[in-house]
Amino acid sequence: MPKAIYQTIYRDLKEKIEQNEFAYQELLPPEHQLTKKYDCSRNTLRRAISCLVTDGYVQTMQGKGVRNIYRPIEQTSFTIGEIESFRESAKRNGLTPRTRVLLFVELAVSDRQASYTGFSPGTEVYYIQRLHYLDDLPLIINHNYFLKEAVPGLTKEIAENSIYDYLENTLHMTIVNSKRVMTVEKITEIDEKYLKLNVDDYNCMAVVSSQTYNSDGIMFEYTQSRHRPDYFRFYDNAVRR
Amino acid sequence: MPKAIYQTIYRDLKEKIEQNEFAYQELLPPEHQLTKKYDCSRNTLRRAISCLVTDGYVQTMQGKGVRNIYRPIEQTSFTIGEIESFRESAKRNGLTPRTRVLLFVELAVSDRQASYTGFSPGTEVYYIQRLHYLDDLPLIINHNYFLKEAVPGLTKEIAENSIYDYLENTLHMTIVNSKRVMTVEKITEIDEKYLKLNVDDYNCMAVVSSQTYNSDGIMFEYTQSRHRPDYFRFYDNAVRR
DNA sequence: GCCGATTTGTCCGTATGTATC
DNA sequence: CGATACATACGGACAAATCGG
Repeated sequence: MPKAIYQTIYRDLKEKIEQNEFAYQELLPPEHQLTKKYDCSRNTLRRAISCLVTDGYVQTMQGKGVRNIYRPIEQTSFTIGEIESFRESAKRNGLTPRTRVLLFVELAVSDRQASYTGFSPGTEVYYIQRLHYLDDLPLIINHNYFLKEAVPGLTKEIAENSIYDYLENTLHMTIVNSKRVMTVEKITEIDEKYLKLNVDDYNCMAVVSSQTYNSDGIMFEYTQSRHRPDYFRFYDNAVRR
Repeated sequence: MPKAIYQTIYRDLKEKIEQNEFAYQELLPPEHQLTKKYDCSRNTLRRAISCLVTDGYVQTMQGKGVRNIYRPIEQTSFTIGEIESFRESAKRNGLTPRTRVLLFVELAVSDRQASYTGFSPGTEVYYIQRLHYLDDLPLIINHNYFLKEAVPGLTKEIAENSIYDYLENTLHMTIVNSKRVMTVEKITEIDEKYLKLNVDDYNCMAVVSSQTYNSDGIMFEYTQSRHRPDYFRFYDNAVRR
């Protein structure tokens, strides 16, 4: 898949850093050495480095060099600051995912739903409620709204497996970006029931609302993810510009 | 401050988008037109556009154009996915910030503190507890650990105002990036006392832990921010690469 | 379906500026 | 001061995707 040269270099360097080929705080070889090694132009190499900066893996310092500031994240994390489906996250952490579909309906977006989903009122969508388990522990309840026009042929069976797998491999849709808002909200009766939460223990939970766009610039999904608070971790790296 | 051409273009386009010079879903003028308008090379313009993509303002589509996908965010938000000090966020939202220093001490990092701060045991730091108000409402308790070596001369008086203002304008330090983890945790007695929270209402809160690096690639700050759950909102835009 | 025009994506080489050592 | 290293910018070439005729 990584056709572009800069992406190949980016992945190679990323892997090397993850496998501790450079110590924490150590400088990477200077640009001119790496351009020789990868037999590419300076621009191309710099583009790869720039991706690593965005990931929080390295820090560039004018006149000094490129410093490795990567630290492995804890094992327990399964929700991180990238676009990744539930199954992908699970797999990456060596855990067994399971998905139960609680509700699968088709509906037209109401005025109230329009106000928080970002879809126009009347838009035809699939509305799906799903419960995600990790190693048989119910962790997340997802409320998905998929634009019917952009995601035709969605079924309950697909929803039980990976919707993203269907989108990318069957419909050949490309997911481009996702705007997310994280908040903390009171748990509802539904949360309590399905996530087996005890109000005396935790009475609120982490909620991630996201609007996702495909390569046509169309928002095809609105999702509200409600996470068990004791298992929720969200990673992020912010870069000052 | 925006000396670089690409940054000037980036800010100009960003402002135009925020002020609705382009409708949601509308295409921006093609590259060759914009390079003429800004009298710059194609690469420079593309760099500016790329920043807007990272911000989630636009979406580029090969063969089609650059689509505006910007939507204004709600007023209530004061915590977003950028590096921004408390006072900066407050100002941006037209609110009055106030800071109360609860504790200001110098200490050597213990083994236990080392495990979550990322500082080595024995490192000399300032440990500061601060309570942040917005329009006289206590919203956030911060536990700051500043590397003494990198932030010399910190005082309680500075902590009562803006530490970041001191870092940038007096010490001339440049903040580069910040790795953050968001979690949901039980509220403690300290939280309850200072944020005037009622356990029957909310018994947990949003916690943002961050490690911040300066332009020397040195982690000079670890901070745990504990947010009143009902006022916490965290924005993020993820881009698939 | 083909073809050409348009538009963005990738890559290169080079020049100059700026910060560090 | 010179050498080294990253930052910015330009211009050109070709590839890939899209769209209209």
